[in-house]
Amino acid sequence: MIERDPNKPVRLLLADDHELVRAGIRARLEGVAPLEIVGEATDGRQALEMAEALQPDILLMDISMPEMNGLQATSEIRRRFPKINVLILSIYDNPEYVRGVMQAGARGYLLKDISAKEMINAILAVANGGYYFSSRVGPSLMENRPAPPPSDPYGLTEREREVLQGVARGQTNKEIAQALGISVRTVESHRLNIRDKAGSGNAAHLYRIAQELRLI
Amino acid sequence: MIERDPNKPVRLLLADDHELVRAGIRARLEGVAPLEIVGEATDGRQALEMAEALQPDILLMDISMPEMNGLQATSEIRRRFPKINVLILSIYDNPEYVRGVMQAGARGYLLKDISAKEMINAILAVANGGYYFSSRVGPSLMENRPAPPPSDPYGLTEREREVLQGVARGQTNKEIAQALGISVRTVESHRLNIRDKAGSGNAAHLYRIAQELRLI
DNA sequence: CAGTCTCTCAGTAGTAGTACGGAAACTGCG
DNA sequence: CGCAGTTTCCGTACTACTACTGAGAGACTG
Repeated sequence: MIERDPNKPVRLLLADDHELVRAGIRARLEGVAPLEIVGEATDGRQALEMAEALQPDILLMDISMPEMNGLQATSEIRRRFPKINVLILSIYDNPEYVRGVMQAGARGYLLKDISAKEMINAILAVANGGYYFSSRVGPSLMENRPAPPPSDPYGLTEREREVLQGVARGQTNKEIAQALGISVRTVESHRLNIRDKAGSGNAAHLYRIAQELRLI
Repeated sequence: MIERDPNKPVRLLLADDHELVRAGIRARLEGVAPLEIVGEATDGRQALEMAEALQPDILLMDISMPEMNGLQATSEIRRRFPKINVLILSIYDNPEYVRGVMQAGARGYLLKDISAKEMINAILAVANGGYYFSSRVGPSLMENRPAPPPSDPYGLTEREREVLQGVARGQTNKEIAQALGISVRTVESHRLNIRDKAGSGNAAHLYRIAQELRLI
């Protein structure tokens, strides 16, 4: 269990690019429960920066945001600040979204049409170490996931996939370059492009993507 | 959303074959929150009968019970009385159990070592239409595989596994060091030791090993 | 045929990890 | 108690990768 001091309020960071939504959340939460909204971010990158600076207990975040989307931001947060629990707030209930953010490490998924009471409940639930899902998204978690769509959600090019495959096999850039008959610099370029497209690009993440794309 | 009258307490039916456990739950819940324990069942069949007679909001149920186990009871409840939400209370956190009861239609899964606060939180969360999972069972939901044995053919030590886990998550040595509260040099040492034990040690290989050992 | 995309390559600078080396503190065991 | 293993830490030298920039060749497109 994650332990928290029950006397201290839950420190909450909001991340949503719509001021109206943030205002709505503030209105619902302020003064109602042992919650403190310590900051508000308007895009993914800012959410990351503010999370680092403020170290909130919970990051209540939208998925679709400029600069860096909620999915990428969630991965990054979980990697760099595992103590911060991410609670996703979205208008979409389709299973791909839900599974995506949950695999990225989110601790819950709320739909924006929920009541104030449910929102508070969810935040407290997650702050106390649990996982929370709104009613309509629950079934997404239980779905059989045979779904092997050989789709490419990242829009990688042919060459980029070849490079990614090499990385996932554990080859160094030099080895990949030799295998493909190109220079190391070119491999580096491809790799950086992959990173731009896929969000973050450490070897572990790339390996996971390669698995997703069934390159390995 | 499932709407409830917020003024009325949540009507709760307990089902567990151990009197001690039921007593513990009563002690934790009574008078503490807007909850009313309307009945107690000691096996699965009785749980079903009492659910029909009492029509509780929530059925808080153990998995292993005589007569009819919690899994069967859950399916039956969901089929016959869809309004009754089943919240599983178990000592087991293995993914098969979790997936099993969730596919049977449960709305949440609690481990028995949780705090009173978390239990109340979970009950309210489910009563308000959400899904709730204790911290340790959350990851089970995201899992895919049937779960082979988590053997360790490499003879890694505890600490080495922790480091490996960090690497597989994509953390840098510095981040791992901070997370574990040790110096970067120590992480490097562990990493080199892992590579000695595991054969070769590029990131892709380490990631694969981490998957084998179910550290990820 | 101008614009965009992909693939190719390079410079420069900084960061991260590898590959040796050594060593001190602690645990548990025979 | 001494020995083995684990965990911790450091120095030094080297290699690999990242981050940013710019740029030329070929293909495809409106």
